[in-house]
Amino acid sequence: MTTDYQGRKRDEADEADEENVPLSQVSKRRKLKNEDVKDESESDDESLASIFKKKSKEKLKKVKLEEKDEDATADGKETVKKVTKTSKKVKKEKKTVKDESEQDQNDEEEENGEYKWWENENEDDSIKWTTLKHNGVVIPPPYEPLPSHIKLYYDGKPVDLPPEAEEVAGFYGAMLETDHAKNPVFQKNFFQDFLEVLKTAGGTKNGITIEKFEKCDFTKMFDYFELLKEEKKKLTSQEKKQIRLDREKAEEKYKFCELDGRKEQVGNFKVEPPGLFRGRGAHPKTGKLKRRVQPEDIILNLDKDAPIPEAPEGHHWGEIRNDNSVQWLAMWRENIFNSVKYVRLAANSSLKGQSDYKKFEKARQLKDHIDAIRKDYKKQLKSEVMLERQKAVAIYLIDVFALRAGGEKSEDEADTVGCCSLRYEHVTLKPPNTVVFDFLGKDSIRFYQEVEVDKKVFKNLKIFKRPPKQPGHQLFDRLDPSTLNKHLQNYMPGLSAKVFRTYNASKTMQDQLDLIPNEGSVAEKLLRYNAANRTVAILCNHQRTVTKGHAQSVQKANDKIKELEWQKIRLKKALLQLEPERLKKNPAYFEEIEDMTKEDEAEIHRRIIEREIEKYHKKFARENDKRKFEKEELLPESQLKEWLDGVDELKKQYKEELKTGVVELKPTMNTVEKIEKQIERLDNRIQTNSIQLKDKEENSQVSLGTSKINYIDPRLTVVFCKKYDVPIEKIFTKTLREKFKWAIESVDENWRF
DNA sequence: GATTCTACTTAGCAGACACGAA
DNA sequence: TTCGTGTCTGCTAAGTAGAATC
Repeated sequence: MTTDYQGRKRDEADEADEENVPLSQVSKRRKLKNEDVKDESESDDESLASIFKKKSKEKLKKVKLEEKDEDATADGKETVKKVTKTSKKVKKEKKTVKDESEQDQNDEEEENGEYKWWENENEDDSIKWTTLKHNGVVIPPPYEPLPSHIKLYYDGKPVDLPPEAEEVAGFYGAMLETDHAKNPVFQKNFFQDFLEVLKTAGGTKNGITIEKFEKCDFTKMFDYFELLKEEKKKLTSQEKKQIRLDREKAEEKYKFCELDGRKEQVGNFKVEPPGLFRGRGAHPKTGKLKRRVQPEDIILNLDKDAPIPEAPEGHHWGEIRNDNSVQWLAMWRENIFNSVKYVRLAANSSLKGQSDYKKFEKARQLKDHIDAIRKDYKKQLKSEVMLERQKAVAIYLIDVFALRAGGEKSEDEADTVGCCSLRYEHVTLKPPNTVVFDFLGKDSIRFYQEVEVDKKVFKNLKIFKRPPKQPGHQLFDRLDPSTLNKHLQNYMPGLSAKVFRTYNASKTMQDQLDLIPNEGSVAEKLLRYNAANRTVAILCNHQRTVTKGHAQSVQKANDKIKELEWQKIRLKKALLQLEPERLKKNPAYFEEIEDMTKEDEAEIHRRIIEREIEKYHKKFARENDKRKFEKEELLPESQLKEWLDGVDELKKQYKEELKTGVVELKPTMNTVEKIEKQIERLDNRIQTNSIQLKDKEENSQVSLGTSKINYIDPRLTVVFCKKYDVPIEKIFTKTLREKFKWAIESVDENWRF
């Protein structure tokens, strides 16, 4: 019976099975246990709840009810609506006017041009702003039809498409050479939507009926888009700069908004242009048409006294809202999932900064509870109630392997899972206690790990997999993120599964940074910082696709280092030629001369010669291209020959050197001092290149950015830089320095996570 | 209590950009 | 100045979480 393992009966059966106890006894015992657990959690709840209530009271003391609830003025075109939903009403009741002292401080900061929100406590975030003014959003330009000779071909014949359909065909044509366009699901979804658009637009204009995708030829369109790209590349830097300046000028007014009287940056002020949906992994809807968003689809959110931005000519906004309980400036609904897209503030804004700060503080708060939580889940691994065991195992997996919560997903999304949605086939058990996790997580990134787990966890997983369960069945059949999070709230207000990821990431980073000795060059310290960062990224399973030319570029970097070493050895040989007695004085210094074999040396010679030949061929071609363009006399072939003869000379010299071991340096390299200085320079270059190569190899599949941006408390990095004398610019880019300004300006070197 | 909706964070990809070597 | 390469940023997909609704 399937319900056997989903219903209450199964708990008892499991228990009886596991511990050889008669069912009736188990029932009684569990009842007793349940009551015990209930008592405990209730008392916990009460104490935590009272603390939380007290805190909330303090937080809300500033809140002042807004009495006015006027309708915003409708200006003819705009449909201005009141926020009518109950939730919004409740939120509206909390609308505040910030207290005067805070306002004064804002005024002062405004004069300095800076608002340091982290210098004053503001724990209440139910009200996001008092005033909000902005200029709306940037709507993508209307479609411009292709030149008349660029067409889709069907069964070898050019097709006259109406512009609406041509635009959709063009979306596909532009990405003809991408992996997406080669995906059959993508093709099917695209083609279906394309035919529908074509039908609505009245069909082709030259009587051709399009029925089969296979008969469509998009290459002319593809070539045209490639040509446009090429032309864009060919523009002079001055022209490119001008285009950029024009664009920036046009976007300037949308880039900033006025939030509580302060100028703050808006994030994604551009409405997403139409295109084909690029779902990740095996997404059933990939390739579907993302339709053009019209101003009528867009809801703007501003304060009720703010001027309403003008809608594009002939259009009007869908709605104007005045909801100060949310951060968004504009929103619309997309057509593929009917989900909402928002225009929000930029990462460097005060609101985002405060959310970020709170996130890390919450994770830090977990420090005070983690021991109790761990103790509890270890205990509950033996619970007699199946749900409790599932909770315990889930928290264990989330805590130890940094799994995500794993919410339920619908049929029309990619089949990816997290902890609560793990299925039978995602976990393989190898006695005595090894578990192989193999599943696709967020963004269809594979999570593959073969690990040893706690013996009780192993035993429980075995129970969770017991027949009649089979592939396709949920491992945690009684658990979902909501139940799990409710349980976690008992330990700490606001605790949810995702806080564990932040906590463990930052804790790991702190521990790793503590291991770094404060010595060596900045490059070495950076390498160690990156290694610590990489530990966190691996913990969080942050991956990236290896770039196309990676293997080749590693080879090249290795060759480069080998060549530098050869140069150094050559200089050392020359040194001995000038002063042979140095060998006796300092034999260790010259030891490495013996490390390079004749074969290695010959290989390096070959590479250098090859490169030189190529260089002169290129130089000759480039020079003549230029002369041709300027209508000057071309260089004669003899010039190329002359250059290549020089290379030939070098080749002979190397050959001789290899034979005799006698080095012939440039005439300028004629003193011991000069040679020694050059050796030192080479040593530095070799060291730098080696460090960079090591970093490059180790980072090829791991994405460090995601954990740096979202999981590692930025204050850890700030402290590291201060303590180890590493410029913060080496770790945080300009954008990150702006995002983490609160961290950079608020900690000293004694701060700990 | 289950489901849906809303609002937010987290994530990898790809094109733009910057920078060093030749 | 050009070219190649690596880094940065913008974009938007894909999650989480909690409130609202059924």
